[in-house]
Amino acid sequence: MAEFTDQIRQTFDFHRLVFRIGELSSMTGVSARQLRYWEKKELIASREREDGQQARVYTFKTFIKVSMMKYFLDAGYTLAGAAKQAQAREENVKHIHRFVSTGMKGFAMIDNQMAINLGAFDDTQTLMALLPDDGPIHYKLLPNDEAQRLTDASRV
DNA sequence: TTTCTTACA
DNA sequence: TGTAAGGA
Repeated sequence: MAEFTDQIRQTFDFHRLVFRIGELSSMTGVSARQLRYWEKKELIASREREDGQQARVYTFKTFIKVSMMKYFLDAGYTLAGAAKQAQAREENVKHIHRFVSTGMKGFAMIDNQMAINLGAFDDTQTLMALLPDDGPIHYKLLPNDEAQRLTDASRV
């Protein structure tokens, strides 16, 4: 169980994932020149030197933003316009993430099936979503203490 | 090899 | 924005 949870956590742990300018460039189709220019314009806050080197490092978050800006740029927006649009979407992503992370209390294995703890159903019961390898998702109510015991306390 | 800054096209 | 120069 802990193994599975670790896998999930790693999958969602983008914080440690960083890119160099050449990598980000080929990933997004935005030239290194543009990336440096955008940075100077403060459209992307991606100057993060972790080590003593003077090479830029970009976070996954920046990758997302650059990708969005590229999208809007291709759609005909000006650079400033694209940045604004990307910023707006980024806010949405924050809200969605908050919603999801609030709703998901953790993972569990029930009857040998992957399950997600969706939180309190009422004062005594917790709602669990059971996800079989194949077939439809179904739900199950467990006493709070049992749900608590089965759930690996990890957050995404 | 890759990235950095500066400067010119 | 692309590209060249000259270092790191």
